[in-house]
Amino acid sequence: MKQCSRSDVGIQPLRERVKQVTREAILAAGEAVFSERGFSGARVEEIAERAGVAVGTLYNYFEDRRAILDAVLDASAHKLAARLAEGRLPASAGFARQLEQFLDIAVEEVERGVRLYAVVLGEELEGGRSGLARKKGPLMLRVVYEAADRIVSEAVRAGGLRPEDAPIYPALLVGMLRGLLMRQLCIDAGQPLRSYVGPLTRFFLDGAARRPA
Amino acid sequence: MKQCSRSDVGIQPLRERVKQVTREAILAAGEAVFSERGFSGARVEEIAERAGVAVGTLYNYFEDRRAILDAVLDASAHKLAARLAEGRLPASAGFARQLEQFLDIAVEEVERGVRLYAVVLGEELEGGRSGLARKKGPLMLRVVYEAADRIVSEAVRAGGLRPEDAPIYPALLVGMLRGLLMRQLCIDAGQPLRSYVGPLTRFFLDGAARRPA
Amino acid sequence: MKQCSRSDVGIQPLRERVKQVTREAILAAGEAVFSERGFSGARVEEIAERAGVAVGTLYNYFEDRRAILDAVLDASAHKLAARLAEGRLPASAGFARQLEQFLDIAVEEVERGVRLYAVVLGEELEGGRSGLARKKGPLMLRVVYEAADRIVSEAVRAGGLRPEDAPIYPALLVGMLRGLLMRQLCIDAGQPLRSYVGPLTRFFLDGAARRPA
Amino acid sequence: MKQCSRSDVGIQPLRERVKQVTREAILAAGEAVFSERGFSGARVEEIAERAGVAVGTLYNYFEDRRAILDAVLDASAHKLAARLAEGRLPASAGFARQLEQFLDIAVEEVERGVRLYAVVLGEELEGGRSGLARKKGPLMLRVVYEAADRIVSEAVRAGGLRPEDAPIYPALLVGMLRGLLMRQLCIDAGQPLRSYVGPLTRFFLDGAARRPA
DNA sequence: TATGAATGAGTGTTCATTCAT
DNA sequence: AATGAATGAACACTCATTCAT
Repeated sequence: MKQCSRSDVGIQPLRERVKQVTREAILAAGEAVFSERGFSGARVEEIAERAGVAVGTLYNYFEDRRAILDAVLDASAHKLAARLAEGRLPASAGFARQLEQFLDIAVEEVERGVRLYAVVLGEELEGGRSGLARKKGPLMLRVVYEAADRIVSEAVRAGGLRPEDAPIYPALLVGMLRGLLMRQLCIDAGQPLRSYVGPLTRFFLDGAARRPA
Repeated sequence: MKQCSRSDVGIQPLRERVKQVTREAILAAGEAVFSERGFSGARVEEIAERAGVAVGTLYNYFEDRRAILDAVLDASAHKLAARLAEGRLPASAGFARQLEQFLDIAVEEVERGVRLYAVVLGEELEGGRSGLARKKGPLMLRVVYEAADRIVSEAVRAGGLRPEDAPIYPALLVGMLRGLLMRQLCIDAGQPLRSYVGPLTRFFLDGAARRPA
Repeated sequence: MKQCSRSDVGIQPLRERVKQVTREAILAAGEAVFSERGFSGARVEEIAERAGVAVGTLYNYFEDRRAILDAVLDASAHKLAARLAEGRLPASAGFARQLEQFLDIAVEEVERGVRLYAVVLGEELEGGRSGLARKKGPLMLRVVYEAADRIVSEAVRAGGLRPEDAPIYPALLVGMLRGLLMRQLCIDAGQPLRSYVGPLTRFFLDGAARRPA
Repeated sequence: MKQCSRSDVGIQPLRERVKQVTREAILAAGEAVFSERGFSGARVEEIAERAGVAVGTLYNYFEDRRAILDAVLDASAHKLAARLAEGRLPASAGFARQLEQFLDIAVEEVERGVRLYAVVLGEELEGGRSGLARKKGPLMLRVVYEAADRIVSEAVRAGGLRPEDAPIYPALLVGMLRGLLMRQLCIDAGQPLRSYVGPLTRFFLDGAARRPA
């Protein structure tokens, strides 16, 4: 039925590539709209519009609106994981530098995508009427936790950190980051988050107590 | 605020009290429903049902659904403020004890009302389609921040804390709390939050670094 | 809260009566629209329009579109049952007269409501994607069958009809009616159905009547 | 209808045959799906799937979804007509045997294809929003009517049947068949339809037969 | 000619808000 | 002031049809 000439290898992949592009356009539009409006405020029509496709097309790629959010979160989490993995410094760099690097990346990612992050943590925690997607929100969180855990564990093993509270260090780190973010958003939008990376590292290592010289 | 002429004592106040009771019933129902369903999932009909009034009655007390949420958050924030104020220890008790007390209360409040808290931070951050109530969410946050700030500032002045990072201490404290909460909810529901108050205090004061004996 | 004066007995019933009227308006509109368009062609908007209510109102009275059809069919079946019951002649009138009477009523009812009848038998038989309402269609049918069965059984007992085929007499009667109806609708819309009542009775009797040896 | 020049014999006919096969696959799939789902429930995608072609292909063979139904009904009617014609017994066999034969075939056909039959009578009668195909449904009916009419007319002319009611005999016959079918489907799924052919013939004959004084 | 992704009008249903009683 | 039925705008989702490849 079809000529299986050389061009064939180029033909099918073309459709596939087009589909891939479309899918990505939808995801990008979805990320934007969910970020701006939250889940319940995001109308499929707007997502379609921004993606440059018809509403029906969305449903050729995703089961329903929720599935788009899931996919968006999935993609974000994977991107974040990759970012953290590739930026990781070797233990030989020292824990402080590793931590700073981690915080730098995390801050950067968190600034991009706060809203989406809020959607995840807010709407997901809600549970909503539908218990759906109670897995995707955490994925992103888990990614950060695990990255934090890796460098923390290493440092604990190397003897640089007190081991007693080690299990909660990742939670504390991520929590502090989020605390700073919330502060910036709700209380005082003073300086950029990244300017706090230094103090945060110092605080993490040494605490707040003034020590006698 | 109200004229309390003698003849009113028994009459007007009765009506007032009835109204007050109704209002509180609505707020209680609202808190419950918003907590369970999130903002967008909360149907006025359910709020009315739980409050034991007709839907129309809600609108005699509040402008719209949003206003109920605002009032609920307001009330929660005020309750929290009162709780923190009355539980506050004098500086003479020492910073560590003050901090522990603060964390105890905060933990307790946070455990009661996580969902509502999530609604605040999630849905509120969203902004939603209507930019409404972008002020109420933070109120609760600000209450905690200010309480934290009071004891922290005191300690800084007293020389117990390093002053360089003082402005972010409240954010870090609240953030860490939330970090532990998220950890419990999404990662590992191990022990009750309150068991972390001790480690948290220690961490805050001394950091994570193992110090040479 | 309310004065329980005499007027009270008139007040609550008023609302009830209004609701009843509304409900009936919806049913009437539903019957009309389902008859004209069939189930799948019936848009709720049109039903609402014809009933003189808003779309939302339909949903205050019925679960969904299907439930309206169910209620319509139910009402029709009950009306038909009542009609057949009240028109029933005593055995003393003789089987032929009883049968004629039955056919007269059945023909009349069938002419009113053919389309609805078609909806029932057509759409219901389909089974459709949703197995819903597989009970309502038959109800109407059963009503006719049972009415036919009553007079037939009586006549069998009285010795006027051959008993061998008695179990299928109701089905044959109803089937023949429908056959005539279909003929009129699809083949030849000649004379009114009622003109066939006489021939039909004769046909049935001479076929089923036990003949003297 | 087709040019069959020698050179075409091997070439054009091939294409033609392929097209024919495809067309028949679509019709078969259409019959199945329409039978199972009814007209409105039948999705073109499913028809295409079952036919083993792409949706677009359907539209190369048929104007639209409706046209597929029309063609399916047409084919069914023609098949039925052929079946009835080839099974027809000569008058010399006697009317009773002719009638039984007719009923046997009709029963068999009706059992195969009840659902489709229901679609025809139900959905078609509806008229639907679009007055389309108000002709196809009856075709099938007319086929049966005409077959019945042929043997009945013959018998009337031969003096075996009372002529007064002759015009409605076909309708009564077909109606009774359908009555039994409905009984089996909705009331009591007792015995197979074919077991009623005998009683039905007897009933018809003893009713319609002119009896010797 | 076959394909199957894109299209977008159409529709059932929800639910915050209103208002007559 | 309380009620709760009526309202109707809004919206997710479907699916017959089209058309570029």
